[in-house]
Amino acid sequence: MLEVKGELVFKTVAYHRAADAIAHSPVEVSRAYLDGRPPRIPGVGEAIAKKIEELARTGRLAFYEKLREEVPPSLVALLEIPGVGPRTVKQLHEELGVETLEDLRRAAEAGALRSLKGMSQRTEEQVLAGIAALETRQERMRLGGAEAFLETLLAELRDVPGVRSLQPAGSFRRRRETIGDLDLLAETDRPLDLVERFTSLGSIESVLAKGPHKAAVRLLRGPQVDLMIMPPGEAGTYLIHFTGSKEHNVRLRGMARDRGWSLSEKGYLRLDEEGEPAVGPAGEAAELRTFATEVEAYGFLGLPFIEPELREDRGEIEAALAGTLPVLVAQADLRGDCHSHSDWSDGVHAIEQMALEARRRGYSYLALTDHTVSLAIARGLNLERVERQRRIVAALNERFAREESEGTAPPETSAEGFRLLHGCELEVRADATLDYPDELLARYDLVVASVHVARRQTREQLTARTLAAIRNPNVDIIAHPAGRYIGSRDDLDLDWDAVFAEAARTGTALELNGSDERLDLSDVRARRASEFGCVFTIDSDAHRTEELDNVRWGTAMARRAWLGPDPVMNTRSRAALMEWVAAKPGRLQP
DNA sequence: GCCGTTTTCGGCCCGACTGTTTTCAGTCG
Repeated sequence: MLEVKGELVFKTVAYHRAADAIAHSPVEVSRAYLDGRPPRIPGVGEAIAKKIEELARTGRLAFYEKLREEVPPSLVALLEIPGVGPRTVKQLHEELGVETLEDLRRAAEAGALRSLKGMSQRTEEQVLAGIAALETRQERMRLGGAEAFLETLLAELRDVPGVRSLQPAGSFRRRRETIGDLDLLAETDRPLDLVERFTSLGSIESVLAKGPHKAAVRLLRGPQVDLMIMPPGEAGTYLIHFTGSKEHNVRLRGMARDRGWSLSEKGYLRLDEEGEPAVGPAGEAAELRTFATEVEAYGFLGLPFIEPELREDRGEIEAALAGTLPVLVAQADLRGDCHSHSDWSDGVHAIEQMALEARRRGYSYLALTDHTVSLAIARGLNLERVERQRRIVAALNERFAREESEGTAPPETSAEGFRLLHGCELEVRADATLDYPDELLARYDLVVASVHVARRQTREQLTARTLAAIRNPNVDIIAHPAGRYIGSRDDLDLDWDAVFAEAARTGTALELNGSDERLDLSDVRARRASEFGCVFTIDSDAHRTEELDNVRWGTAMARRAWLGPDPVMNTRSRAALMEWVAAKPGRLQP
C-alpha cells in the first residue's frame, strides 16, 4: 500500500525487511510482545515496534486501517499482474479511477490506457496479456518438480557450441522449500547461440525477455526460466549474485561499499571518495575485480565460502565474519534411513525390494516402519500381521548376514553390513493414547510415532498428543511433527517450544521428513529445535524404492537449519544407533 | 523507517530489459 501511495522507497523497504525478519523469527513475536518481552529483531525500530505492540494487544492496527481507506486491497492486487508495478497502479488509480482488476480490464479493452503518459496501445495489450497470465498462473513448485525441469533444460542446452558450463542458481540452489522460477547460469564463448537455442526450445510457451546478457522464457505448463550469460572465467560474483538471496546480496554489497567497492554480478568496481566509480585521470574505466570462483569472490570481502543453503541473511554473514559458520551435514554422511513403507501398508514395493535398494545405496540400515492398526486407510498392521512381518524381516536379515560372511553381498554393501530394522509408524490416537502397548513397542528395533487423525483439535489437545508420544520411552522418533502438506494441508497447531523442550529433555528425535511435499520439520523450526538441544533424523518416508532418494531434500532442510552431522542420529553407524535406542531411560527391554 | 567507533543526520545495493522516448522511467530479479 505504501508503494502504491508513492511513499518513500526506503520506508517501504524498511517494512519489507521488518516483515521478513518477523516471518522468519524463531520466536512467536506476538506472544513475546504480549509477555512484555519484545525480542530484538533487526530491522524493527521504534516505529514498527509500536505497531507490533498494538497489533499484538488489540489484533488491529489503526495505521493499517487508515491505509486501507486510501489504498484498497483490490488496488494492491493489481501489483500481481506481470509488468504492472506501483507507479503504474498509482497512475491508473489517479487518472482513470481504476480500483479493481475488472476496472482495469474494461479500461484496457476500451482503449482508455493509451491516453496516459508513457502508455500506448501496446501497453493495453500487455496489461490484458498480464491479466490472462495471472489467471493461469503457476503455483510454486516442489523441489522435485523444479529438479525435473532443470534436468531437461540442462540436457537440451549443454551441447550448444561454445558452452563451457551450465548450472542452476537461484532458490533451487539454495534449496528453498518451494521454487517460484528457475535460474540457469552459463559460461559460454558464444552467448548469442545459447540465447537463440534457449528462446526457441520446443517446450516454451512464450519468450519474456531476450538480450545478449540474459533471457527469460515461460515453459509450457511450467515455470518461468531465466538464463544468465557470464563471461568465461568470471563465475564467482555471477554465482553469488544469481544464487541470492536478495537479502544476502544486499548485505554483501553494503560490505563492499564500506570497503570502497561496488559489488554487482560483474565483479567489484573500485569507487572514489564520493562513492562513484573511480575513473582514472585519463578517463580510464574504473578498476573491475573479477573472480573465477565463489571462494575467491567471498574472500575479497574477507569472508569464507558461505554454503548456498545459508544465504538468507539469517545470521550467516555475522557467523562468517566471526569464523563460526557450521560444517553442514551432507547426504553422504547418512548411514541409514529410519522411516520407510512397504506394500504391507500403504507402500508400493515389497519389503525385500525396499531392503535391497537400501543395501545397494551403501546404507547400514533401513527401518521398515509400516503403519499401525488404527490407520486403517493405510492398511495398518494388526498384531497377527506384525508377527508375520517380524519373521520376514528376520529371514531377510539372516540372508544378508550369510551373504556378507560368504562374500556374495554386492560390492556397494556398507562395511558394517546391511540390516533391515523392524519398526513401525505408530499412530498417536485422537485421545493421546498410542496404537500398540508398550510391551509390543519394546520388541521393535525402532519406533516412529506420528499424528495423522483428528488434526483439527485445539492447540492444547494436539500438543498433549505430541508430548505423550515424546514422553513414551519406547518411542524413538516423531515423524513429520507438523503434519503438513506444503500448499494443501496446514501445519498442526502445536505449542512448538513445548514440543522442542520435551524432545530435548527426553532425547526423542524429531524427523526431517524428506518428502518434498512435507519437508517437515521445516528449516526454520529445525533451527529453533536445535537451539533447544534436540536431536534429529533425516528420513525418506519412502513408499516406493525411488523415494529413498527423498533424503536429499531432507538433508537440504537440515543444512538450511544450520545442522551439522552430530545431532542427526542416522549419520551414526547401526551399532551406535541401536545403542542410542537402547539407552533411552525407562525403555522396556524386549 | 532504520541505523551508527567514520555519522543521532544522511545515508540506505545493483544492473538488464522493455517501451516509449528522444534521454529515461518502470519493472524485475
